[in-house]
Amino acid sequence: MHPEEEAEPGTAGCGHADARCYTDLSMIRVRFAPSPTGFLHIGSARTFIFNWLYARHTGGTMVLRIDDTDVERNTEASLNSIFAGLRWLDLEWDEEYKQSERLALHQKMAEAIFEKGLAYRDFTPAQADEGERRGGETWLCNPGMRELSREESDRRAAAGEGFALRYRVPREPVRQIRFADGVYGEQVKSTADIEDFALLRSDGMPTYHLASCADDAELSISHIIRGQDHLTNTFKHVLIFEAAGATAPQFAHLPLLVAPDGTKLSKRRHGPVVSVTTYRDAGFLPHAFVNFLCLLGWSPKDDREQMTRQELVDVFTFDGINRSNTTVNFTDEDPFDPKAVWLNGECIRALPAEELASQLLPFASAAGFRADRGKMRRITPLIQERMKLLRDVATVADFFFVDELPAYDPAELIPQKGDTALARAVLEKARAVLAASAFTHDALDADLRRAAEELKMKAGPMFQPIRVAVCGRKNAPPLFGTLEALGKETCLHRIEKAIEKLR
RNA sequence: GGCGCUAUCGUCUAACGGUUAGGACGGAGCCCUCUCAAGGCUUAAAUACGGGUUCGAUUCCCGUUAGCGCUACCA
Repeated sequence: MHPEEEAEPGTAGCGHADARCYTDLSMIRVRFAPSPTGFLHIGSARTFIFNWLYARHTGGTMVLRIDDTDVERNTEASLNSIFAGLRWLDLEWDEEYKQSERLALHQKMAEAIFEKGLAYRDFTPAQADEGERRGGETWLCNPGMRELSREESDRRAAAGEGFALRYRVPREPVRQIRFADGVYGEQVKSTADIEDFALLRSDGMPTYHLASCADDAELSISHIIRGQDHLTNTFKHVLIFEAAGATAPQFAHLPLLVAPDGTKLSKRRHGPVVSVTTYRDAGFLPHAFVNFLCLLGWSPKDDREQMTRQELVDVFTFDGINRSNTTVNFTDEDPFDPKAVWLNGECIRALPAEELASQLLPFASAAGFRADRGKMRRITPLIQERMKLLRDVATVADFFFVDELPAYDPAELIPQKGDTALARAVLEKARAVLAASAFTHDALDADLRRAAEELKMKAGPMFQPIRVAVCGRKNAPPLFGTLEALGKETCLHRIEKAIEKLR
């Protein structure tokens, strides 16, 4: 996972001082920093993908950092789910870190900021500040704490009183904090509107803001690409970088993914459709999924929609990213965005049959079919263009695997403008013809068409009873290939059964 | 409440002052055809509203409205 030890870039320099190093493409370092508090969310997956694309586009480095400073909410299951999801996407990262292993660094930065007088101890009990904040004006800080003298503060700390460490947001005089966002452009906010946020919790653990900035600085992250929900947090981060004497990275915020009801996608409200593993388990191909996510909030600006991984890497830039939220289009009946499904169908059709067959195997056994490689290989060409998700194998190929066809309406056997007698005549003729056929696709084609002529019938009405007899339904893959794949014995048996049904 | 961001067909988007407002998915229709698919062709469908600026606004500015985000000792 970390192939390039020597990648330790620019030694001391890059994260600090020298802005020019950011224009050196080889120095570009981006990170994806999920917190293991839930399943891998499709919005997170998209953020990961955009980071990855930018890294690969620029020849930079992709860092994966697990932001696990929230001890209360972290779970092992979540961590596993995130890794499973990321591995499934099949987009490799270059370096990997765990924030919980870097606590000393965070403490050190907090300490340094405190020593500079840019942060202060807040002894207000954690729970006490619920009610007051709601009311009228913007809450900026807890009363009294910001003004505490260093002596008083040290005394209370030494006495063992608990405290959180807060950033002392400069407000005398008020300052305008600004940064240039790669997507949203110039951003400005007055410190009069930024509250004194926490750096350290009373248990000594760093908050997200601190840990994230400390690590971004230390890992020489050059570009932070993340969800737009962090856009306003970024002012705080700029402040932290400033206090720590580090140059802030470049920022690029991504428009949020929202549900059809307009709210941010969430597991609680919208269920499993927000989880990457749901797509995997339904039989999306990783690349189709990646391709789909790329089209949400980003465009190559030409009319291309289906793109290979390499094309995506080549064409990806920040100015293709738009600024408004994008809706993932799903419903209760249909949990997947139609465009994602369509793209997946396209990818399935583009797959070599051999490859598709092996992808299909696990889905076939999940459906309860006893499928071996050889059989699947024979069936695949017949169903390939009839499926959109890999799991469709269960509904589209069932009759290839069952011993006995499930019950079907005998009326289905009767062709349009025909009757029972005609259906029976067709099936009896088919029985005779098939019994004598060489049973290859081409032989079956010739034999059955000749049979139709002999019955003075057109192919359509002739083939329908046979198809239904053999597949148990009217809609199925092309007849000759299907018969061939099924084999003579099974076909004759099923036709026999169908004739019985017509008695 | 405060602060911020956003606003083009149902959905994803293109058009960085001048287009019959383009493409894709989905829908409808036709063709192909042994059914279903796939494929091909055709079609319906959008600039939130009100003011400016300009010879000319989807595009720039202001306001309204709506949506979203942040406002935690969550991330």
